Amino acid sequence: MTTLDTSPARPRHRRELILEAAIDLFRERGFEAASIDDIGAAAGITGPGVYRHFTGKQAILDAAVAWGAEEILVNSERILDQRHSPTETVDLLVAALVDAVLDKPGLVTVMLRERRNLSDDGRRAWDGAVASYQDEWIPVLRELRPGLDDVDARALVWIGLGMVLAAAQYREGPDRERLGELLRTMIAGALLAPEE
Amino acid sequence: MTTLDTSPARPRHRRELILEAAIDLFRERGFEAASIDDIGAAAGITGPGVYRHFTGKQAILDAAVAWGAEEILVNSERILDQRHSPTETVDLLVAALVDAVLDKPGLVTVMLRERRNLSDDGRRAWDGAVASYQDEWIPVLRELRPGLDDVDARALVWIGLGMVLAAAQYREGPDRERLGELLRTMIAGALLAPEE
DNA sequence: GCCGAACGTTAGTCTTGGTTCACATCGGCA
DNA sequence: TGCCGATGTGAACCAAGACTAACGTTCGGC
Repeated sequence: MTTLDTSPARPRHRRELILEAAIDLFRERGFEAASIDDIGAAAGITGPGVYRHFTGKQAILDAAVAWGAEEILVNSERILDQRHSPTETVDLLVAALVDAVLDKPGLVTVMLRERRNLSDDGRRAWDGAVASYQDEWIPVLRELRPGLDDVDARALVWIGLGMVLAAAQYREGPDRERLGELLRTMIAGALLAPEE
Repeated sequence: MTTLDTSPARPRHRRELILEAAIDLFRERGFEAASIDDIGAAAGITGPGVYRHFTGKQAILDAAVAWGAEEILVNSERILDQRHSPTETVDLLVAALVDAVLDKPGLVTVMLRERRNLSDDGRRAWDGAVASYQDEWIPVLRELRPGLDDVDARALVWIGLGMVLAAAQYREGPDRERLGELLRTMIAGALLAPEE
């Protein structure tokens, strides 16, 4: 306890600590209701200390969202590179998305809920990332559902993300495992359901 | 222009004007970013004038959400009373929900996005309304999908509401008509998709 | 026509919270 | 050891905005 102190007064990764603390607080209370003092305290320092690592509260959100967007985009590109059949690709993309929510529900919640609080640059970047993500889905969806055009397909993807957000926010429900199953079948069902 | 003035200095329904203005602003900017002065201005009066009609900003949100919850619950109860077959019931409930989003996207957005900003009483009431709504769906869903338990069914309904929220927030996409079609098939597909 | 209540307005009040500042302190490195 | 930049801290600054107070004005009913 004394010699093997694993939490020194000044950990070297304070920036990451702040980021994680902020994501949790943003998720719990929303961006505006999470104060810099709270964030600092949750990361083991006082409020003003946060400014040694980020230029402002908004910058924390920008960083969090940029990080999350990067993760999801990279992941889905990796899947697309493997060139499976369309149905397999859908399953893999859906599974990746669901894994992301179950793994990092806070980050996913913040990404999908706090767009309005991003800086102008951050918002542009986020919008671009969403558009890229939709772009990846478009050919897959349109192959399986010839009745869709690009605009339709984009809407489908967006609404799929809405399901993901809802799942990330649903705390008291089924356990992680079960929620994952349900969510996978729901998203696939929603994206592939034929119009009557 | 002078004798047939249709917009008198003091309309009799100021309260409704405020409510509608607030819903729009809450949707556009979020609850905290919409100031009382903005809301008043959008309703044709100054900020403090709002306090003649509501006890505070939170009370406006409470009223809006309570109103929306009432609408949706009453509507779905009416459908259930008609005692159709389960599949027909699902179609009708889904259609009612989609109509609600297309008709009042602002209200739906606010209801589903601003729970955290409700008063304690308002939040309790809202949670109760959501629970009631889920209750209405449970027997229908479980009849069509015997593999589900109550907890699962509740999660399904919640995630369905997430789709609705996403659609309400999606501004640039397909036109109203088309979005409605897509949304109906997506929700039905998500709720009824069999687990593999 | 008159009166009281309802409705609005302008000018504060007061709290909250993001940000800055001036001052330690820690830790690696010559 | 002694120095310097990176980190933190407490105190203060400042703007925003919810709400209140004091003071007209309008309107419906008598």
